[in-house]
Amino acid sequence: MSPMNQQSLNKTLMNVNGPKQACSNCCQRERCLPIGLEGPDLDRLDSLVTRRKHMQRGDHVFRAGTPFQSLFAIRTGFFKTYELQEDGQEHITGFHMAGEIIGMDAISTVHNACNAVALEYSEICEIPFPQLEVLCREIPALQHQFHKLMSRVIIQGHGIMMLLGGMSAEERLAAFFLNLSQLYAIRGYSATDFHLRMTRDEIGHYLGMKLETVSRTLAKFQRQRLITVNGRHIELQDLVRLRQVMNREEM
Amino acid sequence: MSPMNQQSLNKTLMNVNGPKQACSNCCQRERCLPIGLEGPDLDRLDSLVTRRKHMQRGDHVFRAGTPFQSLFAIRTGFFKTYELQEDGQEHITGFHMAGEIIGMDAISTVHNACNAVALEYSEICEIPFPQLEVLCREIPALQHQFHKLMSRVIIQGHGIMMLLGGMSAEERLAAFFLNLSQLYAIRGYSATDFHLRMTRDEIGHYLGMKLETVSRTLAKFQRQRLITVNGRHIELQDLVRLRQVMNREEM
DNA sequence: CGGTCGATTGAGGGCGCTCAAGCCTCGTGG
DNA sequence: CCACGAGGCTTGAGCGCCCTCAATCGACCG
Repeated sequence: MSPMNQQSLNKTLMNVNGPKQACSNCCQRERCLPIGLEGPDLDRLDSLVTRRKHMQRGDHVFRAGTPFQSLFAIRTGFFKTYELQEDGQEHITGFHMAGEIIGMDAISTVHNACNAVALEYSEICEIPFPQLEVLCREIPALQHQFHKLMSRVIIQGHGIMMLLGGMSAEERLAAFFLNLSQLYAIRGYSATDFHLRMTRDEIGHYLGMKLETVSRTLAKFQRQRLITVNGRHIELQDLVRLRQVMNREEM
Repeated sequence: MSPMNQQSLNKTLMNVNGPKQACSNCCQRERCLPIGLEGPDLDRLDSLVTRRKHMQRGDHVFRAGTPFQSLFAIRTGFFKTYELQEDGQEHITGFHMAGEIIGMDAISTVHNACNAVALEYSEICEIPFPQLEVLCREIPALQHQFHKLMSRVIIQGHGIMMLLGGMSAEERLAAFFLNLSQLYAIRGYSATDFHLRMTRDEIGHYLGMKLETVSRTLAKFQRQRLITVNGRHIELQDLVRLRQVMNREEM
């Protein structure tokens, strides 16, 4: 590594606008807003993102009720978004990984509709929304990509609705793991061997079941040699049969 | 009514581009895309909507798998959107009334992700999506309103997820009626007295329960004098207690 | 008038919840 | 260093909500 690069790397740690953290250098640029952007357009999007933050487990990106001003792109790490019901218990609306944009639900509400919290060390990029809209008016490719990302969130929601509305606990959990598997694979991690970032309770709140049921179902899967469970370390042993479980196929 | 108006009304029935059906005259303009638009901007949006269709119960607006080209604004009537699972049974992703835009989920998928079908006589406006994006680049107010509408769909999804993930059959049905009540009230209809457009089976598929459970729960609500049921005619007799049921409050 | 479709109601059973006990891993402080 | 508590996870026993299966009824229609 040249002295110059070393210098800019050090600078990155101090100044969050260092070149190492530009969109153009970001390993998420093929999953995030910049898809299809090049040269000056990419630079303009870059200049929009003035704040990149490091977050520890438990740090909140935003909380329900606070004013909505920005979207947040996940650079690295893992987040959950959740809403608190009247009776105090939380419902998790989603888990989010690198490349995803969170906060879109607040566009229509002035105030944030949900809470977003880091489940491990993470880095996020703040995207001031009014300025993003301005840029979307000037860069058609950015506009379209933004619309596609919003649309994807809607479709994701439909998927979870189908899961919650029509699947048994086993089917939900199988679908959950297969989905996680795919998300990791897309990002270049192992599709069959990963570490859960969330507790059993959080999985339960996401999938609409109690933590005991999550635990019991995991044990059953392990007995059937579908997966290996070791605390939060999960190994998917038989993707084919796991898919059969998800689709209610007899074995 | 003047002869002139009579003439244009007749023309409307023949030519779906008649002035009577322009956005500027539409009774949904305060709920739909045109919010905040005036004069020439409104006219430009109007000229984008070249096809307004009349639909009978059972007519499909679009089907899953067909190419995505347009969004559809509901002028009058009632629709459901649904997806077919692998095992053939349908899951209803939403019921939709006048002023809503359907088809946004397909923006990210090239092909339509779900089916949309009219549940009664309805009228819709087709909005070619690429041209809407062009117009959004030129009219900031339209752009923002469009983003707000997409965001609202995301939030709606979260609401249903909370319902499906954490509520009992009674709570779901109470929430369903209270939501319907509000939607009707906003549109100037009675908040306590309405006609269901969907079957018990469809309510069940939407709320994640079987039609027998829907029927039984309706009967129970009726016994408790919370509502009056007469086929598909529903009267909400006690909104306060219905809200208590939804929120799990003891009575 | 039979046929279809939607709705209601009953009987019985199973999945997942509730309540409870116990284990393990941490981090903290005596 | 170990004691201790807290939080996360597992496992068991029992029960209740909702599903399944089935019969019946009314409305509508060819």
